[in-house]
Amino acid sequence: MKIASFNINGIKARAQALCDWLDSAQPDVALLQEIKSVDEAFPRELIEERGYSVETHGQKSFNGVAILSKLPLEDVRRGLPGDDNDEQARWIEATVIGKTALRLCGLYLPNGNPVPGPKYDYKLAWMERLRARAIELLKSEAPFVMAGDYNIIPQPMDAAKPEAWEKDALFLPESRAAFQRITNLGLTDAIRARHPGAGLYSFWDYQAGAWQRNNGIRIDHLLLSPQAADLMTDCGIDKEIRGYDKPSDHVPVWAELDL
DNA sequence: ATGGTAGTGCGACTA
Repeated sequence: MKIASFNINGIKARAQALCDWLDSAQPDVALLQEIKSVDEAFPRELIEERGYSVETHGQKSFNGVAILSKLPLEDVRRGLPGDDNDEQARWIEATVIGKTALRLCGLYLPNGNPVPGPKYDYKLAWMERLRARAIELLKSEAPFVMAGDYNIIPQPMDAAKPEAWEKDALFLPESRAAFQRITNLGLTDAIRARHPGAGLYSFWDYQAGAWQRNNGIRIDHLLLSPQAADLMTDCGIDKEIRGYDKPSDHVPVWAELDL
């Protein structure tokens, strides 16, 4: 089962590029972030005619996540537990049924800039809720994947110019420590585990020729539970589509699991 | 310190 995560930065502007990628990459499951659309406006027919079922958790203009799956989805839940007043659409869960069941969590973690400020406080609080959800899921001892745009550069090797991010919410020590507290629960960063070297990125800013200069960062991650990590046979980053027409500023990251 | 680009949706915010 091929599971991908892709921050598309707006479904309206990305419908063509998304469909082209689905047709060529053929993921069984795609977890999307920043659909920037309400559920009713999401072009689900475009996706369904390619054999995917579609579950969205959208909002107007900002954020928004979705799950596309060629295999049946069950028990869909929207919203990260832990704050009833949080109205931002950043979390969706479902169980996909392959040879065995796999719990999918698609997430769009808050950016957190500027620092300091309420947006950074929200980011750190959201990460603590994410950690609590991971602890809950680990109790079941069933395989799960938490994948999406984490807005976290885990290590200096995950940025072409780490010095440029020193005061940024994506790279501050407190942000990286919060991410590490989550992985330290026993979750595997799929790309880091299988491709241990530097220079793998998932995001290149639209500005200042970042793509042309390969000034990238790795902020889109697939975190695998122990039972899911045991099933991983391959993983990668579809870097080339950043150079295609009307690209997102992110590219897909994916993992193949034997189930 | 600023501005550089892009998306949504038509002003201003987010990234």
